[in-house]
Parts: sequence; structure tokens; C-alpha cells
Amino acid sequence: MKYVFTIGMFSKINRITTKTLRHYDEIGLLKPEHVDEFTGYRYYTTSQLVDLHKILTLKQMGLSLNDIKEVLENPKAIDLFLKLKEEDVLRTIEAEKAKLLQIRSYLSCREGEYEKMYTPIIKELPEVIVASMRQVVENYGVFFHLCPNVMAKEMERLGCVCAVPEYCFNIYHDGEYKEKDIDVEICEAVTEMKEDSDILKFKKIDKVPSAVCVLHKGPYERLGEAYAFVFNWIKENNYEVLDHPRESYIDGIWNKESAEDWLTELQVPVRLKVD
Amino acid sequence: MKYVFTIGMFSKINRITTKTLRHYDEIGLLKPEHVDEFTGYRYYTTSQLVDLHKILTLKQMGLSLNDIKEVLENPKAIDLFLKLKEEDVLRTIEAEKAKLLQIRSYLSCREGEYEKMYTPIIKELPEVIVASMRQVVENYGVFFHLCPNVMAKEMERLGCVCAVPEYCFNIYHDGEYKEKDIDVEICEAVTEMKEDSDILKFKKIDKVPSAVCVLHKGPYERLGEAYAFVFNWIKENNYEVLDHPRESYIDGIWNKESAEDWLTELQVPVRLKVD
DNA sequence: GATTGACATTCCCCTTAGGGTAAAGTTTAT
DNA sequence: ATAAACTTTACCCTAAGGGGAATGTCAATC
Repeated sequence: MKYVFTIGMFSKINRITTKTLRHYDEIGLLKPEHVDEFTGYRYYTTSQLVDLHKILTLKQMGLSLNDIKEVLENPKAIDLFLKLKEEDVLRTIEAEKAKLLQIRSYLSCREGEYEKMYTPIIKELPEVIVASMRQVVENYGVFFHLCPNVMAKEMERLGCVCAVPEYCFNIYHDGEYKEKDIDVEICEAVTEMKEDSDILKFKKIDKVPSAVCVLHKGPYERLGEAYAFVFNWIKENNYEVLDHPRESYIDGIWNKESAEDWLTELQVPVRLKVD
Repeated sequence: MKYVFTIGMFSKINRITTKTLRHYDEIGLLKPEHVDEFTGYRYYTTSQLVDLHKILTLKQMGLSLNDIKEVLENPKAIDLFLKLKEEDVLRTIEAEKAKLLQIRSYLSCREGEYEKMYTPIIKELPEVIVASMRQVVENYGVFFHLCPNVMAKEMERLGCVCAVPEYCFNIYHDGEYKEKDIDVEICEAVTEMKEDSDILKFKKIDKVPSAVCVLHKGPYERLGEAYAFVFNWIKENNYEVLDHPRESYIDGIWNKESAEDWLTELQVPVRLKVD
């Protein structure tokens, strides 16, 4: 075996490209033992093999070249880097498993329906201050009358300023579906707390770390489909419901003429089920 | 709720950055509904919400923006993309699990020994044509005499040309460790097959898809440590041995004076155990 | 009407770990 | 001497945006 290898030979021995070797030289990870002063040719020897072996091993474990460089300069740090990487890998595995469930749920959920599928997404819901009005209303018609007429006026009276972006949602407190005497709470995000009045209460709602959200387009009568879908999705993807769902109103009668254009987002606070 | 949102407002509603929205505009993934002709200001409306929701969902499943773009343009392709992605995710999970085992094996294997650790790496061994000489030798001393004197001369006599890079290794055919009467085969990579002679046989060795390799620095008496290490590693990392290990000689007496500088690579063909 | 602060625009460089290509120089073999 | 094989540097490219600078616009206040 010859003493000295050109970059091409060294790359063949180690089954990596010359590009990679030049890159490692450039970032100071693995310098050739000798560089010709005039031609710039790189010459490697077997003494580089041990370092390269270590580099490739650490790379196989998933460390970045920067981390590897630090490890080579300070071998005592290797435990630290590997422990951090271990956690990192565990997180990656969890994330990939979540993707897998989501993909499979999507694939199994429908057979050939391409267009009208709901696409659930996990979002964080930020902390928010709301003005809330909770009532038992006779039916939905009454409710839609109540909202602009009573609530908006009361908010104005108390000097409320709506948050931007606007965020208005309902929470249904009945455990079951009801057509009459619905216990509904309507919340509107505002910039600051005010004195509670008889009909309007203020509260700070904590951040929700993760909520499954789906967009529903169309009239409210078909919201049931969205509910059915999202609860099924939650079960299939191994989540559990943490709180009442929120119905967030984006487009509606105040905005779009046709009920087909109304847009509502369903937001269900969840967490991964701990088995 | 207002009809039209500036980019900042739209970013707040959807909890993504304006950078991201501009990027999506640039690559044609999500165009704002209206762009002011003179100022270039982007204006979004709720009609973008459905598409954006879908984009974010698909992104959460791990699809690239390019793939998402194709899916939006041709919704029927979504099944194909998701199935490919599913396999991709499965591969990623396997790869991450392998990393995890490797990291943990490294961490558990030693307590505070930073320097003299072996660093195993999984490599592919390419297909190779070898001139091989198999004999039962009395002891290692005889063997080291045999190699240059008998084998090299016979190779020269037959007109063999060594492959570049040089690749010379031993295979021990005894199932157990022996000090005497060792059944050893010495192989040297050559460029082409020749007529077999009494002492020299030619054969093509198939590619080995994966082999665990460790570098051993020092005299051959301590090779046992490397063997112990690598077999232990194989067990811990859920691999199984497929073939005889190869001892590949890199630096040795022909090269380096001090036995402490000798370099040998142990290569053990393996595969992941199927449970 | 003028100013100010918040918000918007484009432009350019940066991230990882190299890949691809081009133009020019070097080594080795014929 | 010349051609083939090899090497060098230099420049641009990847995915999904992040950071910042210089500049332009909008809405509200003075």
C-alpha cells in the first residue's frame, strides 16, 4: 500500500466523493496531511483514516458537521452532544409517527372523494381576553338575532375594543346535541378586560397548545359533518379532546350573501393520548 | 370582519409569518387575491383561507411545497403523493431508530473513556475480484512469511494486476479461536480473473450491502478487542452476522515501523435482524 | 396639511451538506 | 510530444424560509 493518496484515491478507499473531502477540508473538519504548495493538490495518508472513520460514524448517528468538528476538538463533549442528539431523534420519531397517522387517516377516510374533504390541521390557539355572553337560547334563530343586537351594543356601551385580528367564536355547553334551549356562550376577543356587566362577562382564556382545526364552508346546517369528521379524526389519530370545541366565525351573513360561501372554523383543543 | 386583509393581518389570522406568505406568493403556491398595481401591496381575503388550510395540512404531513403545488393543481394526484410520502415516512422512522440504537450503544458502551473507543460504521463493500490463497498455517508467524514471499510471487507469475485502491484481507474459516493450525484465506483484489493455479484461486465476491466496520490501530494481538467490541455492537444494535469477518490490512510491517501504528479494518457483513 | 409610527415593498445574503459544471492547470502513460 | 486522466478554483444550485437594509405607503395624530 502506498504511503500517500491523491484525493481521488482517498475518496475511493473510503467510498465518499472528492467533493465531500474538499468540503471537509474547507470547513476545517479533515485537512489533508499535505497540500502541495504550488499546485494546491491535496495528499492524504492513512493517518487521516481514523479521524475520517470517526467523522462518518458520528454523521451516521445524525450529528451535524459543526457538532462533529466540536467533538473532534473536544472529545469530552461527545456525551453531551450525543445525549442532545438522542432527544432530538426521539422527537423526530414522534413527529414522523404523527405524520404517518395523519397520512393514513387521510388515505383511509375517503375513497375517491377528492374535493370536499376536510383537511384538519393542528394549531396553537393563543391566549386571549374575551367578552363572553352565556345564555340558554330557544333556537338558533334567536341566537343570530342576539349577537349583533344585544352583545355588540353592550360591548360598545362598556367601551370594548375588539382585538385584531377579529376572533369571535361560540362554545356549546350542552353535552349533547339540542335543537331547543341551547346553552351557548358567545365569545369575542377584546384588547382588555372591563367591568363585568349583567350580560357580559370578561375572562382571560389560556393558550391552547394544540387544537385540531377544520374549515367548514357552507351553511351551518352542515356543520354537523365537520363535527363528525373532526371527532372521528381525533379518535383515529390517537388524540383526546381536552375542552369544548370552538366554532369560529369567519364569513357569514354579515359578509357573504350566499350561505354556500360562509366560512367557519371548528377548533377542538386536544392532546396526544397517553397510553 | 373586514373583507380584505393586509399581509400582516392575514399572517396573524393564520399564525404564519409574512415571509412565508411572500414565499408562497413567489413560488406560485398561494397568490393574494389582489395586488395593488402601484404599491405592490398584497391583499388577501377569506377566499384564500381554504387553500391555505389545505397547504398547511399537507405541509404538516411532510409534503414539500412543490408536491403541495402539484396537488393543488391536480387534486387527483393526492393519493399518489400521500402514498409515496407514507413510505418515505416509514423509511425515515426506521433510519431514526437505527440512529437511536447507535447513539445509545455508544453512550452505554463506555463510561468516561473518551479516546480509545471504537467507532463502528455501516458501509457497503463493493463487488470485487480477488486472488485467494487458503491454507492451514501452523501459526501467525508462518502466515506473515507466506504472504509476501509465496503469494506475491505467484501473483506476479500469473500476471495479476492489483486493483486500485489496494484491498487485501484475510478470512478466518475456523469457527473458533485457534492459536495453531489456523485455516486462513488471504485475498487480494485484482483487476481480472486469471487461470487458477495450485495455490492461487480466483473468484468474484459479491457486493455486501452492509458491513459493520471498525478501525483497529495497534498490533494484531489486540485485534481481539476489536472483534469483541464489534460482535457486541452487532448484538446491541439488533443486527445479525451474515458471513465471515474480513480483516483488511491498511498499515502494517511493510509500511510502519512501530506496531502501535499498524492499522487494520475489521469488516463484518451484517443485516438488520428481522424479528 | 404635515408628521410620525406602523406596516409594506424589494433586494441581498445566509442557513446544510455538498452536487454540477466550466475553465484551467497537473500528472501519468503512451 | 501529446492525449487521457486527474485536480484545482470558481460560480451557481438545492428547501423553506430568516434577517436585515433601504425605501415606500398607510392611517392616525398634531
